[in-house]
Amino acid sequence: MTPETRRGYAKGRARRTEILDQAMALFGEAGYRGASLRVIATRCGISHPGLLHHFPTKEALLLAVLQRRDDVDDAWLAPSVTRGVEHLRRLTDLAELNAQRRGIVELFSVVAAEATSPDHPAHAYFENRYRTSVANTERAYAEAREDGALRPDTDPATAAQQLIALMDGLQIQWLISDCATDMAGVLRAHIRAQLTVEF
Amino acid sequence: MTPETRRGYAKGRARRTEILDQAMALFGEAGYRGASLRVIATRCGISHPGLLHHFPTKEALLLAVLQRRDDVDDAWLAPSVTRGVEHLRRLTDLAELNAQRRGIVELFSVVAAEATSPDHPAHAYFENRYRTSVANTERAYAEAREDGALRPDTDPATAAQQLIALMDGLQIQWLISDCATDMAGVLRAHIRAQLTVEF
DNA sequence: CCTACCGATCGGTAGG
DNA sequence: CCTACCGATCGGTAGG
Repeated sequence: MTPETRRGYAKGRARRTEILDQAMALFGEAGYRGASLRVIATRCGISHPGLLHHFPTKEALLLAVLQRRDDVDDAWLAPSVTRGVEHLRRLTDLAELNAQRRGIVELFSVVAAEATSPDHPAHAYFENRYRTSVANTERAYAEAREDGALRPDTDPATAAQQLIALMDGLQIQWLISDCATDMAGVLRAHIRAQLTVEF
Repeated sequence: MTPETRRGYAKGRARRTEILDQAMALFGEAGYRGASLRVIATRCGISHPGLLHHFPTKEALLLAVLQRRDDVDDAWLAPSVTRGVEHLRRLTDLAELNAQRRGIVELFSVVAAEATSPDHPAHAYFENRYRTSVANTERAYAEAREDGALRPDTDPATAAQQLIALMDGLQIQWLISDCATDMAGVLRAHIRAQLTVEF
């Protein structure tokens, strides 16, 4: 048996990864409701019952796509190892990185808006995601204050809501303007006005 | 013929208005792709071909819904009669008003995200809407600068992108958090940090 | 992983 | 404004 014809786990894992990549792209282009399992499956070169062999329902596929992105981004942000201004810097770096990944930006912008409906399958996911994002950011601002890096009139809780909202709103403008918005630059200007240190 | 049984233009106009109201609500709840003409028609007490008598296609209905909201909001913002800091105040007042109109906030948040796809029927509409919103806001900041109300390190073009992005991002957080976000308060805090005058 | 199928629903049209 | 219908497409299942 040559490596090329080898079957089993390795092949199954590769197929799963391909499905997740194609699903991420189509959920971003068309939203969860607008995307169809048949189109995703066709892009992977399989039938749609074939896709359902790997992910039992459309909802399970969406949650798997979101979860995979979270694993990657959580590793990048690593809230346990960065603190204060350093954490804010990571957020602007993430915006810069996202400007190279239109598919991911589309996915989160479109599905987050859909998921504001309480009966959307990803509603609980995004509720939790926003709560933890704002909380982590508030902690970073509070640490910046401890380090004497924050202007005294900047409130950490308000600043955290502002920064997360700004990132989301800039993504919409960036997508609508066909990538003509400098997301990271606008974010840095906002944060610079809140700090007493170089940024 | 009593007024109650009167037919004609007045009745047609009332029916159109009812359709636009129900369409706005459902487009906001489910998005454009997720909303169906049958559900909208049923909520108006008519059949879906009956609805298509008033609006020839689903796309025409969406554009009519968006256009009606623009007429109302443009009258409120009236860029020709407010300038500088006064215009920024109007924007925060609009956020306060929107906190009483969940349907409208849902409509614009959900459909704007959908419309980032170039083939979405409202893509051109939102492209134009963002361009003019940012341009009007930039003008307001520039006027504030002329009036000596702007901190010297605040750039009008960047500040305009920030403010529009902030409004959009806060609407998503407000919807996801079930109206627990103080949109107007967070906006005012942001603007206050950019001005040299009371706000 | 496939073919073949299910019931449901879609936007839009025919004809009145 | 209605009933009745069109072809297309949906998520999911049966059975292999």
